[in-house]
Amino acid sequence: MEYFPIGRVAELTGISPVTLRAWERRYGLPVPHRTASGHRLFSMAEVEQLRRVLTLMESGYSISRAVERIRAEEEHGGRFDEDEQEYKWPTYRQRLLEAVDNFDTTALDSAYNEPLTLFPVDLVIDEVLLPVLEQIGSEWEQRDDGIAREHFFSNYLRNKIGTRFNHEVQRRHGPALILACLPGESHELGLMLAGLVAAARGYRVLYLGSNLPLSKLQPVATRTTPAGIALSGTTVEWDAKLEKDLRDLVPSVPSPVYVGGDLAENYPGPLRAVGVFPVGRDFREGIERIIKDIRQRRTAE
Amino acid sequence: MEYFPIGRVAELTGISPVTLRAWERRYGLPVPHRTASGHRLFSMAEVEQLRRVLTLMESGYSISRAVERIRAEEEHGGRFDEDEQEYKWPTYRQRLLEAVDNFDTTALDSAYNEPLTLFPVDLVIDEVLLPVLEQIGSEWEQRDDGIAREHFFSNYLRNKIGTRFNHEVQRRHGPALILACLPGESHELGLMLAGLVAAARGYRVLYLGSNLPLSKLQPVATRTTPAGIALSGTTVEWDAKLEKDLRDLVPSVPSPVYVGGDLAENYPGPLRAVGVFPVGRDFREGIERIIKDIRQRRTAE
DNA sequence: GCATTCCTGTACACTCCATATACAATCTCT
DNA sequence: AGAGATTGTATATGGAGTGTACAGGAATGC
Repeated sequence: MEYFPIGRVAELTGISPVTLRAWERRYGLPVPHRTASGHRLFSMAEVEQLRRVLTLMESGYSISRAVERIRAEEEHGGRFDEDEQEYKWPTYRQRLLEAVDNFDTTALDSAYNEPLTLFPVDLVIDEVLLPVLEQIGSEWEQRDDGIAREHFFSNYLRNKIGTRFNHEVQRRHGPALILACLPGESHELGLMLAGLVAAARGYRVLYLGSNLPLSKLQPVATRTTPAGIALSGTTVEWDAKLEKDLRDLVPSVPSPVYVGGDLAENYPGPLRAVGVFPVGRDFREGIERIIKDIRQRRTAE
Repeated sequence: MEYFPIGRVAELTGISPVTLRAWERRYGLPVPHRTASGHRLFSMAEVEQLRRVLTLMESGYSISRAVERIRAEEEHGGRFDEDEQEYKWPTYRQRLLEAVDNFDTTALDSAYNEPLTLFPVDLVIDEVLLPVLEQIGSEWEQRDDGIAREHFFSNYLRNKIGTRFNHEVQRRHGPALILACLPGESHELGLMLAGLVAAARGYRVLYLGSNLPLSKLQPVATRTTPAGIALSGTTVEWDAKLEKDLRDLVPSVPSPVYVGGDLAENYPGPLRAVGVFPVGRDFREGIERIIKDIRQRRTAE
């Protein structure tokens, strides 16, 4: 079992040692072991716990309330031991896959809900939903029902995520963010997830989905003057048409244009050349980078 | 359960903390919980209530009136004067359209929610949502932001309907019904609404959405042996490819194939010729006909 | 051995929130 | 039009929440 001194934990979490001590004193949140001489030794689990606090705080919780919430989760039997966790994820994935194989919505529903009652959404998305989606996506041409499986699952997920979307509180103020798929892109899930994160961070998300010609973004952007325009492309390829469309788009809108997904991963150079910011493949990383960039522009002004 | 401190509520609603406190003092409208130290903690329901106040105020009510009104609504179960109703539908439609024009999700949300708190979904769908959708759809080429408007609204609606979809209990038993768009069709809303009705009638809905090649339906149908396969087409045109695809599909699956939407309205003859049942343009009428037909087949067996 | 890291405890700064009262602008009603 | 109610906001004062700084001392590690 690994232990970390307070300074290392500070590095790992970005929380200063002083603050960590204050938290322990005031909220007793992580009460780490001590050496015989009194130095704190944090376990990995405690670091995870701190990370969880951070994500809660990102989504608007104050520390005290975040601590309360974590306490409640522990109470509710929700928190996890490290080793149990590792063992469970494949099981969840397996059950999801089976449900999809049988096109069984009921089974799908319970396989989806169970991990969510135990773990926070972010974790479930990363450990269960995305891997399954990826696997199903990768098998789509090897099986005769591949495409149907993929449609079935992604429509299901889309509804589920849409529900969360509605639940995410709408803000009247706060910067707007336009989200849309690149033309020809039909995989919306990453984009929706990114939207979810952005909404949780206080952005007014303006979700336009797929099949919107890029030229049509201009009127929307001039009317709403968003803080950014985020486009997603995973199956689309870089070609002359796309290049021209983007090159036309950038100067016509008053906001920076970001592109995420495989396209951003594979063609960062050409994207930059037309004035677009590539932000990587992963939706979470992508949206983080966008938020950071927007924040920088803000302060730069 | 989630709670928000007063500052956050101010952000969420656009009402200043001072005013919020004044309202509580003067009208006792939201009387939020308090922490041990006396800080207010607003529940989500209270935030909703505040939003309702805002929408009332937007339509001319003063606060005191708005509060009275909300009190009255709570009193007798949110009922309305019957005669006001007729007059209200255009107003709701108008407000929805305005919200879409401004790409204002918050306004959209209140314009969407308000009629739903007063009238049953079916009515709201028929009187408000579909007319607005139709109007936006019909204007898509006359305005430069037409397509964007349409995307914005239909993605919003899709999430909302998706939520209801999830809510509709999934049944393990009961006949299955496969729903999908015809190839090239990207308008899913009618199909989703049809799915909603079918689910409410006890069908196990297997929703596959758009962009599924018809040939890929065969493996799904043989695995699940649904009571019917319902396809939707509103913008697609009848052509040789579609004719061939359908002609191939019908004998390959163990279930009757139905087609709804404009395509069914405009080409009932050719559809019948390839063994498909056209069920009309309107989603509600369509799903009724499908259910009726399935029932007849059942009893015929 | 000496720089670094960590310990405890107290204090401070800055923000957010609470109550209470006052005030000015607007509405309402006679 | 003018009295009175309505309503958003301003001010004053104090407490709560939270990050950080500082002092004096001990442990750690090369």
